[in-house]
Amino acid sequence: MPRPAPVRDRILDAAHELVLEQGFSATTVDAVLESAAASKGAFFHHFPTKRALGHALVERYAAGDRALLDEALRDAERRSDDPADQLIALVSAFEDAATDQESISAPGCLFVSFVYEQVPETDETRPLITDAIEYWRARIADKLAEARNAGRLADDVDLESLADHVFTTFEGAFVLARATGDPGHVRAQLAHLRRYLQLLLAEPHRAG
Amino acid sequence: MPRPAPVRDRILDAAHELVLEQGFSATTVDAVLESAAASKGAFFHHFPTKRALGHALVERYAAGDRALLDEALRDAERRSDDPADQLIALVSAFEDAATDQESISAPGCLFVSFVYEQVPETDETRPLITDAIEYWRARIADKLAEARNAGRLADDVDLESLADHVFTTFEGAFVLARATGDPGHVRAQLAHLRRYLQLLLAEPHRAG
DNA sequence: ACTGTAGAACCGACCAGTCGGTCTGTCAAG
DNA sequence: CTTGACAGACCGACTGGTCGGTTCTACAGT
Repeated sequence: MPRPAPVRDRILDAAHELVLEQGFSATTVDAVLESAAASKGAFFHHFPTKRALGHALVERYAAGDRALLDEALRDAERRSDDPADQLIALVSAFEDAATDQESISAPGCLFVSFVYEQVPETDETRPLITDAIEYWRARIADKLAEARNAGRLADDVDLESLADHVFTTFEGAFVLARATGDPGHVRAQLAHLRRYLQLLLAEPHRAG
Repeated sequence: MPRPAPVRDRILDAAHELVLEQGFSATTVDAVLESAAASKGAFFHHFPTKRALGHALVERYAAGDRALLDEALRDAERRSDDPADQLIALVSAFEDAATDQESISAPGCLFVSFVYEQVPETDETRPLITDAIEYWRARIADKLAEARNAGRLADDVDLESLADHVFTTFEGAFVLARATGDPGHVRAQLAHLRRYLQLLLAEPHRAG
């Protein structure tokens, strides 16, 4: 059971914060080391290159992202048996979580830092991000499909793009919050997402 | 007399493309110069520093952004007198525009490149972005207020955050499209925004 | 029409500092 | 004595920025 050295985690934590704030390219290895109180030797002992750090960073973030969704879905499923209600509860939970994090001045998603910085060397990291997106799409689309089977969703609504709409609203809200410096926007934007879902899932429809 | 495009514009065009693709920090002055077929002397003749280029870039982009919204709003106003219908037409027009641009493999908003790369030297550029966002908010909120006065929008809907929701959906859709490499997502996500607005503006409500 | 000229536009070799990455070494544990 | 986990001086390529010099252009005087 090889316990991971704390240094590696300190480096990842420091890098996460810096990359989220200034982007990957603008984040120098030296800055990470200073923030993590680590040495250059330690860094290149744990990561062969800087971009390996980026990869590990996204890997860890994607895993946490999945775990977050899984847990939130479990909570929602515990609260109700109706898939439509579960989805509403899911978004509500995220609204509350966003409120809790309003102390952070610059919320944001690490994925975007890499998605908007596509230097050729980051290519190997992209699949991690697309997989994470597809995971959200799949899990939410499943719920939507259940809701449709229960006659709660009209036939002309595209399930997958609606599932993606959750991710979309999150990311857009982060951009808005970061640009304006007001983290409160995240909650307000998620509230609109919830309202949209409530409107779509409101009344029973005829299942095709 | 087809005079070749002025060097300053060539530099801005090249920089725009490179920054959108790889981010600002990762874009070197030399790379811009090569892409623009310009010399270092020319560059620093027109821009005192690299970050002045970034500022000019965002300035130009914000102006184009405003112009785009103004034109789209004018078109929508020409088509209908009803503010609710105008908003729907506005989003529809953006859906069509997104379809036209689906050849571009990496759509995106230049604002995000800077919003997610907040090195301290970029501080002077932030106001340009927040102004652009506020412009969208103001113009759309006006339409929403008109719609409300016409009894087309329930009282418990917050006008400003709903206006921001247009920006939010745009930005989120860009992130989704870039991450997956599929520009078609932009149209699909905007369609959900339109549907949401249609649901909110569907039936007459009692004006408070 | 010709010329002188001021200043803007432009050129590219060069510089100083920075960055990712390497290398030699230390040291504790087994 | 070996091995894994670090420490930090050092390196060379690269980066933003400078500088002296060369066109290009608009325009006044003749």
